[in-house]
Amino acid sequence: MRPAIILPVTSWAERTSRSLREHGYRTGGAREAVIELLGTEHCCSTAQELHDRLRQRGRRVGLASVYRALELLTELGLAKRIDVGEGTARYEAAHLEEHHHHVVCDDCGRIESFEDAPLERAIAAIEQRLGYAIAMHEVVLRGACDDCRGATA
Amino acid sequence: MRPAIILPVTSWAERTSRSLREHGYRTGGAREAVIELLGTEHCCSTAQELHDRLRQRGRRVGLASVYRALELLTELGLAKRIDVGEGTARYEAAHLEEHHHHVVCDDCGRIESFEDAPLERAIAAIEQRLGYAIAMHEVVLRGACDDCRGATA
DNA sequence: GTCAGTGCAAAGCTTTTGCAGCGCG
DNA sequence: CGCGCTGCAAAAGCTTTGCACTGAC
Repeated sequence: MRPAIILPVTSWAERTSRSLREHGYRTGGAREAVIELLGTEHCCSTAQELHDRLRQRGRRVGLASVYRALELLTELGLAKRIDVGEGTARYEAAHLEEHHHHVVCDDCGRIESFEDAPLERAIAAIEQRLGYAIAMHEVVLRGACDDCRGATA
Repeated sequence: MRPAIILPVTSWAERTSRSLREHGYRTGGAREAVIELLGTEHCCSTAQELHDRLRQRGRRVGLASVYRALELLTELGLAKRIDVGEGTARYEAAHLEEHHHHVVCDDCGRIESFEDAPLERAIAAIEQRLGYAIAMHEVVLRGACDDCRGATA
């Protein structure tokens, strides 16, 4: 029998929670609930969406606490703040294994993610060239998705 | 010897103004003042900044009119709305001859622009690949600029 | 003369801040 | 058993909307 492939045992939520504990932050409250939820999300969400989803699950959390948790996670690099041009910030877990960007449909507002190695290489080269110590980058494409392209006149 | 490059005789402001007239919009009011100012700006500005600059020049314009002008120009593709993650939208003229992106310093907030052909090629390739009719794209790099990198601990 | 365009004020959003109480460590 | 974290409410931005009036066509 073959030995099992060793997958990362810890999820993003577990790692994040542990990281906070190690930084001296307390656990057990609203922040933990936000982390747990964020770890299960498939795409970037707004603070309001996260708040609503937590309430639906019966977890009574203040919207301000959601914002405070997201601010902290973003500061520590554990989550990413994304701005796709709606005038509302979106947030998602900063997974170690994965790095992606977003496409937004201007008609229906749908947001999808994509990965692209050549794009990352081009950005890495720019970072070399500019006199900046680049900490992060964000690419947003906007247009009409397949569905809307067919449907629209 | 290379033939001289033919430069556009008309400025962005002139072209934009004419384009609006051709679309049946009236001229002469606050919108014209916004267009004229936007045509002279070197980097993307917020609605508030444009409003302040107009007032400084003695042009009494309502902030709402600045927003309305920017909304219209953006809709018609004559200006671009840019979101560098400050929570405030920025706008700039959509020049025909030039296409650039932005680097933001997280420390001092300075915003600079850069052009990069390989980056554009990578994005063009992605557009082919995804099932989207991409109308526009935006790249924002964030980090510490030369000055702040030296100054910060 | 009409009615698009405008300035002002008020409303609508998202996000931040103040504060008293609760509960983790 | 202190003080970090929380929920609520209020405040602080940015942006949009309502409305009466002005001026371009």
